[in-house]
Amino acid sequence: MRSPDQLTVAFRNAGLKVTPQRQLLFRLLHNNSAHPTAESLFVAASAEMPGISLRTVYQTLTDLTDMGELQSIDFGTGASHFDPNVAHHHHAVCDSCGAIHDVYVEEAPRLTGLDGFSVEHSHIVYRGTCAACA
Amino acid sequence: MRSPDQLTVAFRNAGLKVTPQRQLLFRLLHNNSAHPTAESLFVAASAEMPGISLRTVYQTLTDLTDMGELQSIDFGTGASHFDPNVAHHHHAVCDSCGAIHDVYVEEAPRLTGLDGFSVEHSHIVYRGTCAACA
DNA sequence: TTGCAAATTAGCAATTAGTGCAAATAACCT
DNA sequence: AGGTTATTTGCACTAATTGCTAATTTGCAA
Ligand SMILES: [Mn+2]
Ligand SMILES: [Mn+2]
Ligand SMILES: [Zn+2]
Ligand SMILES: [Zn+2]
Repeated sequence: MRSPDQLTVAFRNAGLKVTPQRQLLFRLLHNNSAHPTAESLFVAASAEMPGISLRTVYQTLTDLTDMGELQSIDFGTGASHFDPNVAHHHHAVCDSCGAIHDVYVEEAPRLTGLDGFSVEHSHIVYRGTCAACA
Repeated sequence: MRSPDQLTVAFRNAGLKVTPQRQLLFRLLHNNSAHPTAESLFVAASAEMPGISLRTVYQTLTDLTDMGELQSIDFGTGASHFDPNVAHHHHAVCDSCGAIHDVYVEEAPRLTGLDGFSVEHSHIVYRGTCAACA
């Protein structure tokens, strides 16, 4: 995801307006590697801007995702997680504390034995126990 | 997942009762490689046993999962998918028709660069277009 | 076989995550 | 500064799943 300043420009160029709510979320998401949920962002945003609505958080997350600034990932934990890192990468999820870490591997194994399936994308999820929990 | 007959024994051994509803689901799941959802199983079950309740389908799926006969997988499609193949394997999901295929790869890439994270399990999801849809 | 305790079913309420809608408000172009 | 258009917000609503419980069924035991 680009910086708050760059997003400000990008939003205006797209005919979207730049509100204090959106600027706050730009800041909360920029360089955020925690893979937050809408709810956790809502809590963080509410601390700085009491009264911001959860609906607005969802709306802005959808906008950013549609613009390709954010990716939404479902780890089967109930809620979707949002990731400002839109480069191709994988994830390690701690079964104990729920922490999600970015993982870079050279290449996912080639798909064999499924004749005719053309792979467009692959995502590896590692599960186990993180260093802090061990 | 074991055969309906073996499951019948296993359920009784576990102090669980074997009802017609459960036997039907044993049959519908045995050798089922479609990765069905609770809802799709409910539809299939209803065809053979009108009046069976969705609640019972969920309950039996939970029981089978708890017993390790089934695994529940979330592909981010809204509903959980159930897989009677509990061997370690991966999946290819068609973005066009939603079909889910089993995939066997020699080994997922070792996790490097995350010091101290001990991997217990890894799951690769390939997304793309299946042969039938191409 | 029959009886009975314990488990199951099924219906409905409740929950969680997220979306649809519309009135009030705010951004920003001129 | 004014007006058009987008945004915010609250609330109702959906989808998937779980909680609760009365009525029913299973399966051991007499
Ligand atoms: Mn990530
Ligand atoms: Mn499978
Ligand atoms: Zn941890
Ligand atoms: Zn397909």
